[in-house]
Amino acid sequence: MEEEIDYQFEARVVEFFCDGVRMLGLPKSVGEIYGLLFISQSPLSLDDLVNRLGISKGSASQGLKMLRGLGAVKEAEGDNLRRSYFQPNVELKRLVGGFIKEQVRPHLVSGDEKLADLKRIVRETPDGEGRQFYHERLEQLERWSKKARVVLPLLQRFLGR
Amino acid sequence: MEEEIDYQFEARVVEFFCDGVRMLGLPKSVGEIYGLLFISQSPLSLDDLVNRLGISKGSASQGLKMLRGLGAVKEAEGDNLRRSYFQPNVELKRLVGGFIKEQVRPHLVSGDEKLADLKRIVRETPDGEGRQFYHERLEQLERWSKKARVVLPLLQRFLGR
DNA sequence: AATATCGTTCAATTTAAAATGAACAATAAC
DNA sequence: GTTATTGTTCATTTTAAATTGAACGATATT
Repeated sequence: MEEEIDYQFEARVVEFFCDGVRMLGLPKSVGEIYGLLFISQSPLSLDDLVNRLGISKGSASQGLKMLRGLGAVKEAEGDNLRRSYFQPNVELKRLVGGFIKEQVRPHLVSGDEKLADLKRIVRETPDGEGRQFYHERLEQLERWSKKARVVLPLLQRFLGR
Repeated sequence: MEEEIDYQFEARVVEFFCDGVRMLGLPKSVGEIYGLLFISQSPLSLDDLVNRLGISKGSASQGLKMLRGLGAVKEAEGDNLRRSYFQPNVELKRLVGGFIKEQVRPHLVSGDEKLADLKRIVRETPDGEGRQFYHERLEQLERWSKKARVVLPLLQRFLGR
């Protein structure tokens, strides 16, 4: 009976994290996994996740992989020595830092590269027509990109306290 | 020939914005529309968007609707009086503000509501077992939420200069 | 060395999201 | 009042992304 309540509560928390990660554009399963780890009193193995969330081994494996990449999860000790057990990292600084590093920065970098290409195209284009206009718009984009590069470290710094 | 180059350039810019909005979890068509408006020297009508992007009227209509909702687009004058014409808003402050207001805040609000539900469940749960642990974890979540509520206005303020 | 356990990978499937386009309402033009 | 034009809506289709699960390699156990 007490367990019954526990499971319901657990399910609600898992759902909560589902919604959370969807907002960040991450797969639902990643939210489920992190959510369950977050609300578990002891570390869980891949098999635990499969059983308690009812997801496939593949999903659990890939989800854990992503969470490890984000630094959102850390290994821990568990009863079965053959298995790996996991715990959540709960410091916002670390979570946001990982997300920025893995999900945001790469996009910014490839964006900057594409922007450089566009600038080159305009530079090599003959004068007149829209050349000046295009130039100005690309400068606008550069200003955005610059702001982003400045604001992200500030954000991380702010969250680290 | 000059036009040829223009179209290629335009297409690259449109693609650039596609990638950009995908990162934000918005539909590709929204990026295409905003991108084309961004790189057009004169305001465009829904029909222009349909023709030059090769998307359906439905997509263009819905995309414009979303962009208007985000405050990323404004109406403008055009030759045809029957039609509505659109221009992009290019102030980062406005764009980010709109995004936060329309896409981020609603999620935070519903998240806070769910969090309040979870707190209530724990409060009404009998002592012992994991009650204390659950309580701590939910407090962690509240701290995150609080941080988010503080950081968003700071972000907007920072971008507004 | 044979067998069992654990975790990963990836082709196939399923699911969720976005795009389409026909029907429709609203307005303008004739 | 009839016909054209413009834009929206929404049921259907398409596309992209996530999930599955069988096959596999790696490692431990007997």
